[in-house]
Amino acid sequence: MDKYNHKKVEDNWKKHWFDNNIYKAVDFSPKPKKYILAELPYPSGKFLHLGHMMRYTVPEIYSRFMRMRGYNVLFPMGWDCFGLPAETYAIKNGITPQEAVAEAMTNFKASMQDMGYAIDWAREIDTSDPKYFKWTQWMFIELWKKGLAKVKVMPVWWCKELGVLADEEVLPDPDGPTGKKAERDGHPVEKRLFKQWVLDIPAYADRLLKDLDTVDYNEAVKEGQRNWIGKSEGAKIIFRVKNVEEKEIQLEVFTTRPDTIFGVTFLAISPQHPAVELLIKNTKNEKQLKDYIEKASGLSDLEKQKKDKTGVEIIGVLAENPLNWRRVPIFLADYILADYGTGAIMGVPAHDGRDYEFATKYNLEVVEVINNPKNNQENNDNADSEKLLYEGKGVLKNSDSFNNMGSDEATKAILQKLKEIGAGEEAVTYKIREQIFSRQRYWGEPIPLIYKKDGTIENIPIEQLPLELPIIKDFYATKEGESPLEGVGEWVNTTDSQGNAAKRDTDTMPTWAGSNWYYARYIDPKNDKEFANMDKLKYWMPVDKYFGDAGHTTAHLIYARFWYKFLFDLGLVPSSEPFNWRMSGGILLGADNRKMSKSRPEYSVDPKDTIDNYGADATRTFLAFLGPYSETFPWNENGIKACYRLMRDIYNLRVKVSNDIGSKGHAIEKDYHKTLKNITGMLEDLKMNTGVSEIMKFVNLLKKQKDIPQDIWRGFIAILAPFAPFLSEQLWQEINNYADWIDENSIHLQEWPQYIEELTVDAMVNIPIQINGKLRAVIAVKSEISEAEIREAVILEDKVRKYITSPEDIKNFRYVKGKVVSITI
RNA sequence: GGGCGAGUGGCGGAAUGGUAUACGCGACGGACUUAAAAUCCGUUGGGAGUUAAUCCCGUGAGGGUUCGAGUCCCUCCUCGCCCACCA
Repeated sequence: MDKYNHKKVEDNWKKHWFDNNIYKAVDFSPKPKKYILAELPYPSGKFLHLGHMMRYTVPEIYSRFMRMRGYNVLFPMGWDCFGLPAETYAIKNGITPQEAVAEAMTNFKASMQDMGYAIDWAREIDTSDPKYFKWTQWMFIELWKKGLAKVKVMPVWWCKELGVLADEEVLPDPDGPTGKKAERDGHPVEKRLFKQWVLDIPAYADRLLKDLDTVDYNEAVKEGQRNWIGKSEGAKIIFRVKNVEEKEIQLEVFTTRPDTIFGVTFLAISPQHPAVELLIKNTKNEKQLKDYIEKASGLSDLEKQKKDKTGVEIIGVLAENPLNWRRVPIFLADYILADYGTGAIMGVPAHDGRDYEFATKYNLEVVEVINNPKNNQENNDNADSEKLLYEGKGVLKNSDSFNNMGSDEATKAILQKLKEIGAGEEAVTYKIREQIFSRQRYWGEPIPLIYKKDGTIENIPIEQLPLELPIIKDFYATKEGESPLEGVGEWVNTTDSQGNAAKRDTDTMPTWAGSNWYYARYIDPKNDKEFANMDKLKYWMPVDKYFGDAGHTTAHLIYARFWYKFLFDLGLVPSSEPFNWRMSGGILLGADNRKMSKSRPEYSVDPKDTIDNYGADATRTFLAFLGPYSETFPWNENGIKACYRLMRDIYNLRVKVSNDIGSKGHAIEKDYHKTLKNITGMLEDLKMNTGVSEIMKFVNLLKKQKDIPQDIWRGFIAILAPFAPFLSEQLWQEINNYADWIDENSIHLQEWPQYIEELTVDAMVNIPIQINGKLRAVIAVKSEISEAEIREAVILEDKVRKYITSPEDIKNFRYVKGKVVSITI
């Protein structure tokens, strides 16, 4: 008998599968469609590590299962090539980004084929391919035309040596001069203002929030998105100010608690607030204020967080509370965010923790306007600081005509009053920000706009797309913070639509530009007339199951939804949501118990090693067996050895398969149908880990048999197929004695076997007997037994008689059919 | 500080409110071997009891609902992830 040789088994079949593309998805097939999507990797680094493979294996097993169940399955794969990871990798290795991604794509694809992934490679995409990013650029132009892509001056990370840096290139550096350093070479990094393209995602905030109700994401993902969008309802309230030159200035604040307006004892505004310049002019401490603004602009967000709140009073101006005309001081304060709400707040120290902290520091008055229920019962003669702060709702006091109202009632009444006097109204604000959409970098989609002599902007004509990157040797970020493209004169200098000299925009798009819509391109990847044909989109979209990184729950998933909604508004896609269902995958930890990562290759397992040593089937089965998809697991080589033994044992079972087709009455007939039923349910529920254990159990049973009926063996091979595609193909071809390869004969194009329901239930069942909640006996009875019959049987049971001397002892007898007998005595 | 999730053997984990610890790893004992590895067989939550029958305890802690709770509810503790001066 020949021994299981995983190499021999696995080298044989993948050539046939991929040369003939047996896993192809058929447009407009009459079968029901199933679009199963796993996030595309970005090809940087030498290999996809086992952590990636864990992310893909469960979706892939599911895709095979659905194919065998008669669905027309689309399970595509592609490469998110543009962006920083590839550029960094190229710099480190002294090659160009183009070379870096080409090398990585080749390796990654080979790796996935080695794993046997059932991917329709005819639909492979590469976001850095001009044929692809032509459409990314085209969509950007549409966004720009609709005013959703616009130029803004924004603070970005900047370093004297390296120029503009992305968030992920910047590390904390508590001892350094700026508190931040570049990941590369450790140069100090600070924030500088630069012109940036931004996407107006907040314009879609409300729809992004509401439409969460129409999709099937798990609650954690939805909550993550809701928090990210961060809708707050409250009011905008206008405070009047006269500056030292007696000009009237209005300061608008945002608050979620209009009911506390009588407790305002100061106003605080962001140092970046647009009215600041006017406000501080000719004030007594103008110089001090200007110094403060200068200092605050240099702070990183992290530093702002750690530091105590600071502020400087604008001496000489006061703000007037519109309801009680009380005049309060105005502070510049760095704890006020310029780009949230109105960039200004009303300070209510009695009822807001941050305001309280600030007021304490600067000796500002604390006026209580909401009764603190905790203080009610006590005589608060020793009014210590803790008791002064109360952030909950309650009954108003010290609030003129609004006294004794509850917070909710008072909010309504106060808003009504503010509206009457024209000093405020309801307002909604969101945490979600405009997203910076440009990078002063080489390796990205060029922004397809040009600047005319007169300073206006126009897009390059659609027929001239794609606008490709010039091939240059020196693609490093520049020290001045300009894009490396700035120096490529022959590329930058162009002509506008009237034939006048003009300059190209030299920014490129961020890493995540291409991944906003890639799932739509898989549907029609070769189309050069449009990004995807509407009829095909109608057939395939939306995505039925979307698997990806837990870290993408907010950013990527929101951006993609925004982008798709925009396409929907243009009438170019058939639905307003791209993904019907989403599950986030867990993490595989390396030998150092930290996440496997490209940046730490020494702790990341190359699947090539496990495929060489144990085979792709064992590797796949191991990854599926680890546990639930969304959990985190440590790498353990013994686990994969166990899966190798499983494959070997299955292979060795071949010799027991009898020539008899029929399994009727065979000892394992019922076990087979039960196993099949269990695994079918588990695969539907994506519980691949228990699916593998069902296979293990059944194999343990088969090993004990003298012979295995051929129909059960055939069914078992089909059950095995999604998990171990190579071995199952081998066994299937063998049992059928196929001489030559024919696509239709592949196990992977066979139907999923049917179980017979009657054979999954046993004639006899073991029923546990609980007496007063404690398990006292187990009896075997006919599964169809009646309550009266089982009562009789239970009373006769010796172990029960130990506790019950006569039937009268039984106060309550309960039989839950097929489950349990529960007796109360 | 906010949000979400999770706490079950030595370890990864299993369990529509119904026999807790399936399946796998590890460990221990045995077989084979000159020996080791590999392989095979057996044992494996804790305690009492004779290695038996049997009994007690046991799913982070404490309460509750229920005939019955790992599972549902309340309070608390711990850990993980995400967000974080968001007014």
